[in-house]
Amino acid sequence: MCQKKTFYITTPIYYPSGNPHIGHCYTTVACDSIARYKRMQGYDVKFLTGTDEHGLKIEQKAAEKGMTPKAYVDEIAEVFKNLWQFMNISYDHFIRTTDDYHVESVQKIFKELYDRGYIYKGEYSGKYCTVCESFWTESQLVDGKCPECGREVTEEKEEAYFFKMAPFAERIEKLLTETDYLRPKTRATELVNNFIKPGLEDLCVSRTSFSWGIPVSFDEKHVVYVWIDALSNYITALGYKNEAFDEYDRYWPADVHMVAKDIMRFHAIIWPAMLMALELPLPKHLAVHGWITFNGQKMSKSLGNVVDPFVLGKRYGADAIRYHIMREMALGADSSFSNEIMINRINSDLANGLGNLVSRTVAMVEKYFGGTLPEERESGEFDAELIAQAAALRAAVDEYVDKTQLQNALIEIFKVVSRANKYIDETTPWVLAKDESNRARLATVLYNLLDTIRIVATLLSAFMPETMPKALEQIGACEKCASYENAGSFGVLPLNVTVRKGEALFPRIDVEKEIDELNAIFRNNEGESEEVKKIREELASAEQISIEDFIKNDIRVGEVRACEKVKKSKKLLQFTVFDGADERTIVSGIAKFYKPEELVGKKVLFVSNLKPVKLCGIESRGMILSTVHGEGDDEELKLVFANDAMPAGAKLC
RNA sequence: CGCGGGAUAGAGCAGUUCGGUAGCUCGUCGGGCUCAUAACCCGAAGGUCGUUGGUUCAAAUCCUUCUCCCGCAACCA
Repeated sequence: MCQKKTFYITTPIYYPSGNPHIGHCYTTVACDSIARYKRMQGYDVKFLTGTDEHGLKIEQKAAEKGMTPKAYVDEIAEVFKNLWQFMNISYDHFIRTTDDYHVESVQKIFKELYDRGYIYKGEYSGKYCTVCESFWTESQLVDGKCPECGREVTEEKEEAYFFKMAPFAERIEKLLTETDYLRPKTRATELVNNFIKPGLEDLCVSRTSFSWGIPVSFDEKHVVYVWIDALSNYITALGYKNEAFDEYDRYWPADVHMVAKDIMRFHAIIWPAMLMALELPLPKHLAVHGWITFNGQKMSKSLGNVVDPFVLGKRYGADAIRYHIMREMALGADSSFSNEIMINRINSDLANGLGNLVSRTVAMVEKYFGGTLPEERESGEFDAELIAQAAALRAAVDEYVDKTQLQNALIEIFKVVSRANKYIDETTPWVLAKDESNRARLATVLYNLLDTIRIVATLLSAFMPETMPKALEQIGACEKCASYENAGSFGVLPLNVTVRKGEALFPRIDVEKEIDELNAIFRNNEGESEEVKKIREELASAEQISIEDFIKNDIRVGEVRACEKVKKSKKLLQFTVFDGADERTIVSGIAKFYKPEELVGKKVLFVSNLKPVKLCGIESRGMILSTVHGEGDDEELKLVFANDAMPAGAKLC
């Protein structure tokens, strides 16, 4: 028996510092669809996902909640798993970096890299700021001084392990520019210019400043830092350097690593370097996709954005959500998401296009033939074109799936759906049905439609695993008829096929009504309670301070005498503030929220005794107070203005 | 002058490699049909292809000026 060809695909391991969102869904759903498609094609597929559970941030989050880091990540890993179950994610393996086998492998990998001479114990060479208690790399320094406080840095040493990047620079550049490892390749130039040409700096791969991580086996005060810990999950999950699994030889190298653009760099540069150092084969493709953005313009404000995948999935079905995010997202580019876009997409493609096609076809077979087609046939005009398109579909979809262009695969499939709807108008079955002598022709028309649906639904079953089996059942396709094998040819359903009408596959959604309801949910229930919950958590976790602590802040009224944008920075405004005695310069990152001219003459509150810092080369002496709400694109910020009756220099008490 | 990407119909995008009738989806308007989930099919309106100058018989496409947007890097005391 010849061995099945293997296919290994991975999502990144997600960082469980918060609950999963629709962005996580995109990567995972895309990988799932590819995995299902490859399985259907007969590949021996391994689909890996998981969580990246170490690091300082997790340690802190857990501490805030009064939990151990392990208990905290246990909880969130469960939330991820639940979501994946809900979205019908068919992963074969869920790796957690806290799993024993992973820990064991990472320690061995670290040791091996050390033994091979690629990891060395080093130290930061003279970039320690005693005031800030921080180390800085050469490139972080501003004018050779501490980027935080602008003071001199000293030649301090702190022990750390480093990974040599330089030996691999040339090979990595070739990998990016001369192979199709990186998809889309357009980003290769950016990576090469930004990171490789200036010279790759050695990578710090251990930390002593926190303890929630994998200890370095031969030097226990060090903890393995994220790179080696997280990236190596792709091979430890296969049993590389551990006994828990024995699949390394079978599946490595990976066929596709899919990642969002924010972690492209690590997968495009560091991961290949690690593998080169270990003398392991490189993965075949790195598919980089953009982010789902929440169309921050006019629409979102009036329409709101409900993006909790659970909420959406419950209303429209997991498949509709899966379809929407894959259809809307192109490889590489960002795509905006809003409830309106999503509902329109579901309506036009799934309800009006595919769902309605199945519904009208099945209804006609029932109405005209009592559910079972007679075997007589009579071909006619328009048949050839439909059949040709349907028969050619599988090859086109194959190609796009292999290129990880799922959007295009779906577009191809839905072209055939459109063609079928048009075919109905061309052949007018309801006219044929009026004359008994057209019986054979009518049967042929309906058969062609059913068999087209068979091909479409079979290929789509990788993308919409819940609904497509229902469609196939409705058209009377047996399991064998609905195989990938048969999706490549036309005329597979039995001549006397029997259909079974069922419920609408994708009910049409009333756009306005639905958006109103989503907004109501967002504002009144889920959205607001989440928000309140978050505030409550933050309030509860805020550390108590004494009045002595508080009055360490010297907060005063300042009059804004001048204000301008800092050149070369998008976020910074430079203020000249009169503090009651002198004018001082304060730099503040609020350019996104205020125009400089509107602030001149205003009285603001500022912290006067904050250590001066240099921002973009300008010394800032103090901090202007403002209030902030929300995160990311929804972030709102307002300055705290002082009562105009008070003069500059007045003190807050 | 840090690096890179982008600006094409009301919206979202393709077309630019290699110059030759400006296209797709949604939306709008009109018509057709009645099997179907008020779905489907046909047609129309709507674009000086961001700006300036150039090359050419001919420029969305090649060269050039400028403007604006978005990523990365830097940065939010």
